[in-house]
Amino acid sequence: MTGAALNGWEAIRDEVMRRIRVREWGPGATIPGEAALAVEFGCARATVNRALRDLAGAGVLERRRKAGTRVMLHPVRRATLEIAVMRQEVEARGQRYGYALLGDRVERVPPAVEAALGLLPGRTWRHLVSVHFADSIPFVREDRWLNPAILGDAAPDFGTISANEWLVANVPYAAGTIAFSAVGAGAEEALALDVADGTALFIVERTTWTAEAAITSVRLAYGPGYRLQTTV
Amino acid sequence: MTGAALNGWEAIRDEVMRRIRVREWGPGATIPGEAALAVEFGCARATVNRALRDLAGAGVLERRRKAGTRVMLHPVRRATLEIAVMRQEVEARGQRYGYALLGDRVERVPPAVEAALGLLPGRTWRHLVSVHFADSIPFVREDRWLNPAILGDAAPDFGTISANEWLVANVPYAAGTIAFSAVGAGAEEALALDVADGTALFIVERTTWTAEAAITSVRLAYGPGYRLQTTV
DNA sequence: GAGTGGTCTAGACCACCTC
DNA sequence: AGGTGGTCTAGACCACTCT
Repeated sequence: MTGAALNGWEAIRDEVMRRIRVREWGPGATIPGEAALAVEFGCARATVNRALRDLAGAGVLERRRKAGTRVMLHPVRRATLEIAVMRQEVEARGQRYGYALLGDRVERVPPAVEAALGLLPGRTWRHLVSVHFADSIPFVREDRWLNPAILGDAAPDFGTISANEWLVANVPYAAGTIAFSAVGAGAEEALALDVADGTALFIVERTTWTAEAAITSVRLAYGPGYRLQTTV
Repeated sequence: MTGAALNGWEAIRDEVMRRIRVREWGPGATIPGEAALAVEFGCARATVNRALRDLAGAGVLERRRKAGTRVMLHPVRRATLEIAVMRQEVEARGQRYGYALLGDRVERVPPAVEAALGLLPGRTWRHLVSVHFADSIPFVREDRWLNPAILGDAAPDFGTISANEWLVANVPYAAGTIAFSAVGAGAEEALALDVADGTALFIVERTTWTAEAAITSVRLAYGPGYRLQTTV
């Protein structure tokens, strides 16, 4: 109808997006198949596929074989967070990074951590407590449980290098879960971060596994004023 | 060398991932070009491209024309958060959703919100304050500033439908920023959520624009115990 | 069973960037 | 200037799932 062929899969993605926005294809509607769109846009089906797959990944479209491609009823926003190493996070803010180890003992894993890691009861793991500084100000208190098995023969000095960095360098690309919440500072956290008891802290809890075994569970308590920001 | 051709781009992605994990290709190293890998894996270059592009999107590889493909020095973790409509979030927890409008006035936009939205000083916007309930328990207090221009002729009754849902249905697919933090409950928040002053609250601040204009800025204060969870 | 998206191929051209 | 990834094509087969 309209005429000119679109150039490149991004142009096709934008055109599809436009039609959704102006309700030419309303929420829940099934849009034409890839073959039909390829004809209309004057391109190969693979190019249409690339564009639609991108929009599906963004949560705008829902695609199912045989059923076709539909506009999502409730457009789900997907925000991507980039989780960097603590040192990078501090230095990216233009501040000097510092690190101190507060505790390093082999202890029985508490039930709450056992549950998060899916461990059998009664294991003893390495328990590390440390503080990360930004310009000499406490930035994060880190409370980590570490599977001693993954250390193997290596004997890193966690007084010098943070477990965070050692893990990234030696056990990279592991999978896991991550959770964000807010809690009032407990006694230990208040002490480590130099704030009053009950101060609202931003909490990040991460648990990671390799295919074979649980690796670590860590609770990061960020000092007051911390914001985790991204674009949608 | 090894022999058997790999089947499918996911198998290739996994094989590349394996070589990175076992340090066959260490951090910062340049891996063979697409053409070479296509020969080795016994597939078309496009298939290798698909696999490598996926890993680049995951933050494992870095790709530049002419320079080639390199293993990222610091593997950046990318976590994807799905931001749903409040009603869905509550109902997904198996609880009954409720909503109450506490305030609805046209007021001068405060400086902090002006800054977040990039507005010129002195505008008057719609200011909506509401509470979302889960099983009759206050779940979130919502404090929203809304550009009156985008309402147009529409006159939604924000006493019945939350601004959240109205916006998703009528001004979908806008871009914006999102930030997470933790603060102690102020007087208004404590009252709305039925908690003590200073209770640690999980805060989500979102600001959204269309290509043409700023739409809305909202601050969501979640009640105690809220966790935002995802996988990496 | 049939129609849809998912993927692969072999070849080609191009944009970009490093050398 | 040349090599690399980025993309497109035309065709094909496959996997899934709705009817």
